[in-house]
Amino acid sequence: MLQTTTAAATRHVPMPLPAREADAHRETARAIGATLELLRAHLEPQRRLLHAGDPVYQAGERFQMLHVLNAGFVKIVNLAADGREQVAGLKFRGDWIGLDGIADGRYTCDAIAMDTTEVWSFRYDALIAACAREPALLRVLHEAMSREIARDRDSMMSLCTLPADARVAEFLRFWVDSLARRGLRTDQITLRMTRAEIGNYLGMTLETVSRALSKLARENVIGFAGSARRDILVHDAHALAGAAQRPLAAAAMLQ
Amino acid sequence: MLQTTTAAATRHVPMPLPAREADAHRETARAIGATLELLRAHLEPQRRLLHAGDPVYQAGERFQMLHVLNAGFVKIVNLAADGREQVAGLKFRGDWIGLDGIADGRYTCDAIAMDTTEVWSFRYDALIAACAREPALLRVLHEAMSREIARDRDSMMSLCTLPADARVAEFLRFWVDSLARRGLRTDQITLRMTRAEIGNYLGMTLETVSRALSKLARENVIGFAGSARRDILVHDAHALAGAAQRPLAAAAMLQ
DNA sequence: CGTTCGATTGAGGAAGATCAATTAATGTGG
DNA sequence: CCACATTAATTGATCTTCCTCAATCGAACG
Repeated sequence: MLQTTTAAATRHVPMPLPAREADAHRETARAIGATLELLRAHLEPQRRLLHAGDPVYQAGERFQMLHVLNAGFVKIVNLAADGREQVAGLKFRGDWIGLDGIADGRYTCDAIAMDTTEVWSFRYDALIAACAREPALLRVLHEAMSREIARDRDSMMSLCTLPADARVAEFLRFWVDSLARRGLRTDQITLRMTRAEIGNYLGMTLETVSRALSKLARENVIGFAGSARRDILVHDAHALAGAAQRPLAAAAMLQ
Repeated sequence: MLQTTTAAATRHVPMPLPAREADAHRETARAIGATLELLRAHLEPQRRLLHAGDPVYQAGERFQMLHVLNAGFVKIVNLAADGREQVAGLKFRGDWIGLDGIADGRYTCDAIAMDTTEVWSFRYDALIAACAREPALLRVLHEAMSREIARDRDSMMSLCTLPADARVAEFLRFWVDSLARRGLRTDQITLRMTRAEIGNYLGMTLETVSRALSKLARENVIGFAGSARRDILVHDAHALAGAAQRPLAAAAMLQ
């Protein structure tokens, strides 16, 4: 089997109290602001305003630019040669997009705005040149790439080890957390994806997403605002995190 | 089901010419050699020889070094706070590991040798300093990170859109392709993972992996060498790719 | 030479997919 | 402003895939 004990023990930090959590959120917001400021100071970002459905870039397009979101939401859509496609990531303010294009000089996925969105774009070569003058720029770029790698692994783990209900809860938790870190309101969130898109992202059908959301609402973890059921009331973010891990807790009970 | 027809159909899909494919493989092998040479020329890699089961690094450990495989095989094992763990990646000669640690100054996963393995390790700060003197170094680093991001997305897509049998075929195809690109033999490969580990990596149980392999053997796409069924004979790598996409072809037929 | 571990295979069950019907919301053209 | 078409979401019924549980077998190892 896989050896679990040592690393799990050493890795984990003392309990994150709510205050701690709020600190972490403030710190993230500060870091995002600082990064954007740094970029603005050393490069001339080309600013673009996009509307829901507009592509930032598309798969196959020649890679020249990297992009950072200054506002809005973007989905990353991966497509296979045979036509399968999947929402492979969600991006928020401060996130970098287009990093996948560096390797082969072409973007390997679509990046689509999910709402009114402002992106700052830089030529990759100009960025590298600027990094030579300002090492802090290189640090933030590497941090962004590193974070994306770590994040993708966590997504894979959710897909592989959590049952459908928990994946939906985890998805909401991630969305809420992403908003909180950017200082946006989280008591009521607007999902900018259809049930079908959420299902595609989470590896399940739209019916399963719908049932999972209904169940969370029945358990009063979330609620629906308005009759268009895209606006979701998050009564208790911690309950969401709990719902995401409930099946694990249940499994542990049986030991 | 309708195997015989679809299998035959997928087999004669107009493949990128074998010659093309061989070119791509040679190019990859050349690039890996060049990267290792570049690293050796500009840094003093600390070489380490590891044996199966030895960690290159572990989750939670302080990040200081990046590592490149010069020989052998490494698995990346991600672990969640609640104890879930998953094989999240497989690494071969020329691959970089530890990139996930840059963001927060700590590794977020374990990297474990799956066989006798030689890793070259560099201090991250020394590497960055060297990049300033030699831009080609920065290029290969960025390319490695970019490739990993793109690759992880493809893995996610396999997990989400392919049924179990196809995921196993795709896993073997990936392994064979990785070996081919490094100039290693691919007619017979030794899986360095138990069925349980493969299943963990692919998001299924060990029994499902076993059944999928048996089925591929029954269809003569693969064979078993020796009675310890870890050595696998790959009769036709293209047939493997076909098996990975068969379910899609079948679905398209029904339209 | 027994013990343990990994792999295979079968039988039964459960999670989630598929199919289908209904409702609500949104948009369109008259 | 209203009939009408279209799209999204919900919910139920059924079916399939894959998981769970269990038995067996071979190989490796002390």
